[in-house]
Amino acid sequence: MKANGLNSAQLQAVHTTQGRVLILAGAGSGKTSVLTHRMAYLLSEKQVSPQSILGLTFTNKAALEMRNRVASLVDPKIARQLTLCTFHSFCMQILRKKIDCLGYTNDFSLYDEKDMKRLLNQMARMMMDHEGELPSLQPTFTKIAEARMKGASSLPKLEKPTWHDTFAADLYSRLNQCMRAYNAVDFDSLLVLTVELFENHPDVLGFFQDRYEYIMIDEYQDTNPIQYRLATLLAEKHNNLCVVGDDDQSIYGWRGAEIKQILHFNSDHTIKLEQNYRSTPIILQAANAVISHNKERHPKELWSNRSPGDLIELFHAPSELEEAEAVVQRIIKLHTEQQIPWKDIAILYRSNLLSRAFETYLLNASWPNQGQWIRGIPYQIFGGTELYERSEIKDIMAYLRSISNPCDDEAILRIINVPRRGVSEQALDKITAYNRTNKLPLWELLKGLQKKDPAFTALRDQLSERATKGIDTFTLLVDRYRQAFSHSPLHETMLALLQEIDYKKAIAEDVKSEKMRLFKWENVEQYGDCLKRYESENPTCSLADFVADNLLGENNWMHSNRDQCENKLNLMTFHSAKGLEFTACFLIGLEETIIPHEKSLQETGLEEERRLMYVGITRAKKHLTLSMARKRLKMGKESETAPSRFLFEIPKDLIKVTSWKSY
DNA sequence: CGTCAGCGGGTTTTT
DNA sequence: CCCGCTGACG
Repeated sequence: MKANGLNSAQLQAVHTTQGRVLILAGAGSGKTSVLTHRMAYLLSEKQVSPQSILGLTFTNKAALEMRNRVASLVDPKIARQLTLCTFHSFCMQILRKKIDCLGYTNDFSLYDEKDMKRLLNQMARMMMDHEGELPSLQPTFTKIAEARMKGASSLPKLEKPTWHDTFAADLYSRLNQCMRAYNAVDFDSLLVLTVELFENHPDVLGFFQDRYEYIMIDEYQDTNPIQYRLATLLAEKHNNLCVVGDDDQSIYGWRGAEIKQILHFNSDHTIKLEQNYRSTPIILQAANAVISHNKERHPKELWSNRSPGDLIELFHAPSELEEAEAVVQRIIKLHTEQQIPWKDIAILYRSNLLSRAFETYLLNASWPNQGQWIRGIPYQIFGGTELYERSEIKDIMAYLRSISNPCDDEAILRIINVPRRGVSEQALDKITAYNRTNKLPLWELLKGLQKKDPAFTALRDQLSERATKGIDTFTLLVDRYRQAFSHSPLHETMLALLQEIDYKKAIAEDVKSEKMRLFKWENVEQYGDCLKRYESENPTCSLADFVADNLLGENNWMHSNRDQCENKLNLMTFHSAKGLEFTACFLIGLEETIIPHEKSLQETGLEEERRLMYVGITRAKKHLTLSMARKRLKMGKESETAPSRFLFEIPKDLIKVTSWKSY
């Protein structure tokens, strides 16, 4: 980045180690450099032990990158001893050891959003079945999601609660009971429970407070109140808390992040990094101009000492098809005339829907290469489903969860009939209805049925022959594999399990197309390989660790290829582009109702949309092209569009308006 | 018990 | 338009 180390603001940020430090790091201002140099400085100049430093990030990618960069500055052996991980995996590590203080057991399951949604749906259905009429659950789910993000233990009591309010409050309290009964935790409660642990067990908190003399938080603009609470608790003793972030890039408000935390951080020292090493001054001026319309921000202005660079290109295509054509033709031109590799070019958009037109066009576009015409441009779309989000993998994970955590009813319910064992939805309803009065863990009940325990004859009589047989097969299977997994290598045992349940056949019965079957089975095999590697890298790990780490993204080899390693054109949302940079960026679909999105037109929502636009603009190093279409298909219907209001916030003299077909 | 059609709903997604 | 879920049939 810089030939000779750091600029003066960056050095100041590195050397200000004591007290509460706020580093406002503008886009492309060398934030990661500063953080890593700061750690290296503490280690080598201040003789701080690596055990005493805690670095918290939002993504594994960021944590990994930081560790590697620290390793290039100091002895890699020392870099390895830093605690440098995501908030979630930090909490996971603590809870795996200490969650028993809170009435869970250490083999607790981790639920992702889909698991939670399934569970909520299930519970809501059970609660409503007297009433008959099914009102939409969406408002209820929204309320609950908000409460979870805030870590509230119950929903607020309102003066005049609507039916939804009462229902949501009831559902929420039951959900919390249920999670406890299932010995399960979700992403948000990983953080909430850790705070609870610290607040109720001063000895545990004291241990960590003593240990971490220096705490650093990356992407501070994206922290939520629970994360703030966690950091505050940890830093209480030594009071060396350094937070780094950019309020102008706070784009996860809808996920519970609170920009006011970085706006009102009570700091002893505030350092602004405004020199930008990424983009041309023209691009920076546009970015500055747009973001200056926001009120909720620390005043900042990015600058660069490079030469001004090209004007920003703007064009208006008649329709989305022509917009795609125009963008792709310009990309081909950049690639062939300026030798910009595909991987250094990105198409960015507000919403995933917008990638469609481009995909079809990219498949058919022809481009010249060494005197030949080649059909199709290599591209990759970011933000596809991860391996562990696919239903076939979730099935396997549910098996592993049922085995490692006997209370995990959610997991049992998911796979008790996968592959088909004749345990129908109806049979399960009978069981849960029966269990409503008894409140036994599902596993105990199934086990009782299987053992022909007289206490359950009444229930057993209600079930079909087929169902009881299926249940018996299932419980015996799980019992056997609990044994097997605790004695033998995990990977081999999992293969045996897959073999025994004949999951390949289960896929075949479930999926029509041959291609899809193959794809799904390949995923399952890949998951098997993941376990093999995981096991060899963490010899003492448990099954529960493996499954939870899948969800936490701890195993970077689980991610297919979300990195820019291959030479492919990149397509992604503004959100996914945060933190990345490209020589050339095309921001498409810059229209009202898309960006700003129609659902975010209230003032605070609007400012976040503007920040999103700002993030998009600041991804570009040299070339920035903005585009829109006059007509666009909207939910099947064609409608007229209007240019995004943000375009009018860019000074005219920075823009060159072109005709869409002038390529 | 499993399949298919009809319907409602449809930003963004670090973990 | 395209998806996922629900509910009525075979």
